[in-house]
Amino acid sequence: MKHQLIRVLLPGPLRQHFDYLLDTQLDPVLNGDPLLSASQASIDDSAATPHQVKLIGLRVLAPFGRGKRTGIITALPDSTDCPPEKLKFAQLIDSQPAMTDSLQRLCLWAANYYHHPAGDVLFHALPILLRKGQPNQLPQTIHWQLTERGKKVSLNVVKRAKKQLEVMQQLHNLMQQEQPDSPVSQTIDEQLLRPAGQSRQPLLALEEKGWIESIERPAALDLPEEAPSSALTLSEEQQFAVDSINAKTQSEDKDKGHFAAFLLEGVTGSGKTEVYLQAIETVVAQGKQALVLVPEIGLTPQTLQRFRARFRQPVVVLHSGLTDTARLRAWQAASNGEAAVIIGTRSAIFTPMQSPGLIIVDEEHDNSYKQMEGFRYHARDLAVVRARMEKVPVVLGSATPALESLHNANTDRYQLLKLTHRASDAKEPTKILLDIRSCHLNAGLSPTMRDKIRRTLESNQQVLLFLNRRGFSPVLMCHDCGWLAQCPSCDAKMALHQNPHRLHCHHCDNQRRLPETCPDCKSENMVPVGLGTERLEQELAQTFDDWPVLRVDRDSTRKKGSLDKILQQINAGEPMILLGTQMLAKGHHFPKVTLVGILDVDGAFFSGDFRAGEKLAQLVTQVAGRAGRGELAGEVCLQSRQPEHPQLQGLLKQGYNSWAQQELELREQALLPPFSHMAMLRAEAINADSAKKILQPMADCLKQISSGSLMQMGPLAAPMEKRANRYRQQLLIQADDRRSLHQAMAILLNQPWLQPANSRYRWSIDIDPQDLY
DNA sequence: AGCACGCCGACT
DNA sequence: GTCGGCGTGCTC
Ligand SMILES: [Zn+2]
Ligand SMILES: [Zn+2]
Repeated sequence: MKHQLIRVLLPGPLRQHFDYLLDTQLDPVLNGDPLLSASQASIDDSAATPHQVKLIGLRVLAPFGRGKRTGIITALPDSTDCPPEKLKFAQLIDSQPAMTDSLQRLCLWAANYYHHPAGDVLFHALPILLRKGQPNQLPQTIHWQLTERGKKVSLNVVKRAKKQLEVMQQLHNLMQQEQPDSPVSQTIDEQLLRPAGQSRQPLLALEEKGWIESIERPAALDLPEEAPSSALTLSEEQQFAVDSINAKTQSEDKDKGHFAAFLLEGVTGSGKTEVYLQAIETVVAQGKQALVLVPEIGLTPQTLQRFRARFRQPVVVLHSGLTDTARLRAWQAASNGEAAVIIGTRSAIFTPMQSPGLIIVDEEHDNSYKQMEGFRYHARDLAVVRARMEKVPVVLGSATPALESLHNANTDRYQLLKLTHRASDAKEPTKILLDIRSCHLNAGLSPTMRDKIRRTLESNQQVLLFLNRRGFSPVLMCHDCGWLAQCPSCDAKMALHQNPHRLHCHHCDNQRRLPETCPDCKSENMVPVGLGTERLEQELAQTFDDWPVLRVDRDSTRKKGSLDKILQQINAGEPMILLGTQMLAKGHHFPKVTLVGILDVDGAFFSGDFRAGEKLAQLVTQVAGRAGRGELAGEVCLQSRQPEHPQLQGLLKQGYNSWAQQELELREQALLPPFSHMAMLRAEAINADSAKKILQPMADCLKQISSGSLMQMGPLAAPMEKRANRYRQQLLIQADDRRSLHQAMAILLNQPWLQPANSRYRWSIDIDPQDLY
C-alpha cells in the first residue's frame, strides 16, 4: 500500500478530526518499509495491524488552510468522508510515537469527559517544543569515556596535573561502580567534567595521550553524587501503608501491577513522604517508574532534595519554571525510561512513561490540581483514571483530604490508609476561637491576640499570622461623602497599595494613581478602609517594634529568589512575626513558629460557595500542622464574629476528619457534590444581554433533552457580573448521576446551531467546577 | 485558532 | 472613489 489514510488531530478548538494521506514509500521518515515488518508489532497489541502499531501517536506536518500545522495520528481509517479533491498529503515528523497508546487513550478519555476538543487536549499533553513540531530527539552533548588504555593506566602517572587527575579519577570511579543492573553509564557529560566555563585543556591533553575519547550522547541528567540515603524506620501505621501499596506494585507476573486506589490520610508530620519514598523504592527496584504529582508551590528544594538523595536513578522534575528545552529533556527522560522518578505539577499527569509502576498525588485536596481555564481538567481525578488504564496503583495523600476523596474511601472505591501519629511525638497544637464581636480591634488584632503575640515573641519564638488580603487596604473611601474607589472595568472596589502608591484592581490588574481629592466632593479627606497585609505589616512593626516583621505575599515575593531569601530568614529561627496570605500555608514548615493567628475566618466561611467551609477547614488544619514541632507546643487562634458557629466548633473540637464526615452528611442532605455532579456553563460578552443570549438557548435545549433529570440554575449574572469590561453570565447544571449529565452536555455540544466561542462571545464549559463563579 | 472573503461606513 | 471595520465560513 503506497498511500496510507491517516486520521489526524490538530491543536486548537476544532472539535473535528482531519484525514490525510501518507506516502509510505516516499516519506523520508519511513525510508524503507518498517510499516510492513512484523517485528514492529508491539507485544501488547497483537490484534492491531503493523500499520496501526507503528503510525498511531506519530506527529505529522500537515497542510491546513493556508499553512502547515503539527498534528497527531490517532487512527488509520479505511475510508474517509472527505471529498478526494480536498485530501492532501501529510509528512511524518516522528519515527517513534510522541505519545504512547495509553497516554493517548487518557487524553481522549479526558477530552470526552471534560468536553474539550481532543486536538487541544492532545497537544496540551506535549511539551511546547514538540507542539511546535520540533524533532523529538535527545539533545546531544559531548561526553568523555576512558579508552582501553585509559582504563589500565595508573592514576599516579598523572598526579602532577591536578585537573587531569580529577577527570581520570571521576572516570575510574565510574568504572568501579559498574554493576550489571545499574543504569550508570560509563561516560560523563563534558558539562559535568568542566563546570561553568573552565578550560577544556585538561580534557584535550588526556585525549592526546590516548586515555580518554569523546563521543556524542544525550545530555546528562542530574545524577546524585552520593550514595543514596537509607530508608527511615517506619511506624506500624506507615509500615502497613507501605505494605498495602507494595502488595499492588509487586506481582508474580513481573510485568503487570494492579490498579488500586489508596487514600493516605496522614496528619501533618506523620511521615507521608517516607511512605511515598518506600513505596517508590519497591517500584524502582523492579525497573519501573513512579510519577509524583505535587501542588504548584509544593515543590520546595528540600522535598526535591529528599527524593534525589534517595535514589541512584535519575529523578526528574517538571514544573512551570523550566525552560522549553529543559522541560523537553525531562519529558524525554520519563518517556524513554531514563528517569525512575518523575515529580511534577498539574500538567505532569500527562507525562509519558516507558514502564509506569506507581502514581502518587501529594496534597490531593489542593486546588492547583484543577486547571481553571481552557482545558479545565482535574489532575487528581485524571491520575486515578490513568492508574486504572496503566494498571498501576495510585496513592492520594493528604492531611485534609477533599470531601470527594473521603467519600470515595467511605464507599470503598479507595482503600483508606491512616497515619494518625506525628512522627516526632510533638503535641497537637491547641486551637482557640477568639470572639471579636465585642472587643476593640487594633491592627485587626483583638487584645487577647496581641497579648499572645507579645508573649510568644518574648519567649524567643515566632508568630505566624494569616490574612488573605493583599495590599494596604481593600477600599479607599472619601470620609466626607462616602465615595469609594471603584474599578472602571469591574464590579469591584480597587485596593490601595503602598508600594508603589497606587490603586490596584485585583480582578483585572487595572492600576491608577490615587485621586488627591474626592472626585465627587473635592474633599481631601480620603481614608483607607479595611486591613490588608501591607497595612498590617506597618502596624505590627509599630506595635512590636523590638521584633522584625516579615511579609510574604504575591507582592513581596514578586522578584525571583525573594521567597527563598525570606524563607531563609525565617529558618534562621530568630523571634519574629511572619505575616502573609494563603501562600504561607502551603508546603513550608516553620519549626520555630508556636503561635498561628488566622485573622479573618468569617470572610472565608460565608462566601456563598458550598466548598468555602471545606477550604477553610483545610486551611485551619494545615496551618495548625505548621505550628510547633519538636518539644514546643503550638497554639492556633482563630478570630471570628461567629465563634459559636457549630461548624467551626466541631472542626476545632473533633478535628478535620470528623468535621468532614459531618459536612458530608450535610452535602448529602443538600444533594451537593460528591452526592451529585455539576457542570458550569459560563459566558461573557461586551454587555449583559449578549452574554445571557449565549446561554439561554443552551438552557432551553438542556431543559428539553434532560426531561427533568437535570437541575438548572440560571442563566444568572455571575457574582461579580462585570470583570475586565466584560459581562459574565453562568448556567449551573446539576445531576444525580454522572452519566445523564455527561450525555446531556454531549447532546448540547452537538447542536448544529451552537456557535463556537469567538473573541466577541466567549463561553466555556466546566465539568466538576471548583468554584461556582 | 488562524485566515480569507465580503459587505457597509467614513475618509483622503 | 478607496481604506478598514469585523461578521461568516472554512480548513482534510
Ligand atoms: Zn467625597
Ligand atoms: Zn478591575
